[in-house]
Amino acid sequence: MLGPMAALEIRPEEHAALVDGRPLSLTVRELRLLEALASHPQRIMTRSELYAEVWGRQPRADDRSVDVYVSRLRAKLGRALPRTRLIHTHNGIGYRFSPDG
Amino acid sequence: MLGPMAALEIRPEEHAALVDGRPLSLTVRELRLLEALASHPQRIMTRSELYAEVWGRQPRADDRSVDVYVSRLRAKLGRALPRTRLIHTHNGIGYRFSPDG
DNA sequence: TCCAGCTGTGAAAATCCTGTGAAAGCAGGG
DNA sequence: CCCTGCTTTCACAGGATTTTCACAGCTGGA
Repeated sequence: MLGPMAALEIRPEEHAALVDGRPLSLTVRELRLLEALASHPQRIMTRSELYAEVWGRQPRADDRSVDVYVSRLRAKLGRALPRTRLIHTHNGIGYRFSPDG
Repeated sequence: MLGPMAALEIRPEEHAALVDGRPLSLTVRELRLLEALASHPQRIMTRSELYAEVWGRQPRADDRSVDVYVSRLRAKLGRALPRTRLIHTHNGIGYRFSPDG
């Protein structure tokens, strides 16, 4: 039973992220980034940490892949969950996932 | 469940200052200033001391950066912890951090 | 082969941070 | 009260960082 705040559900073993029971159309990278973020709720994660979890290696010094995928994720999450911001930017550090927006 | 005295938690290694488990949106400078203040609780610190700890060098003679950032910090702390004043002014000297308001 | 979608990169556009000067506000002494 | 000096806050410009777009290479299926 989901509360009103728990609209997003992630099922890694099913390769799916659901909003109100409906799967989002996420690519593999997008889903794995979302998993990485959501598995450490309220924790500020650096780009290196996120990159390491998703790509399995250290990023180039000036790599911006994480930013680009965060942007793509936000676009899809934003369409499914308007007026809810789940991924927060921490300038100069990285990103943070907050389950309740 | 946190007691009323344990509302603010600082985790330098995670680049975070938490109130009730939720990170404040502090900039890097703001967080470092808070760390500098909080690492010497109840001690009156001069602007020079604070500036040296945060900026890593001596301030200009008439530098007011510390005051400005204290003001910004207070604004964000005040929103997260109303009716609690953690940073106290000591006129003509500097500032003092008091963990219990 | 052709097509559609995924991926990573460079770079432009948008946004945020930082430090400064200055105005406004406050505190204490006399 | 009234000064005076100190503190607080605002506004802004320059710089730094993030967000977004466009594209080229790649892959897998039709």
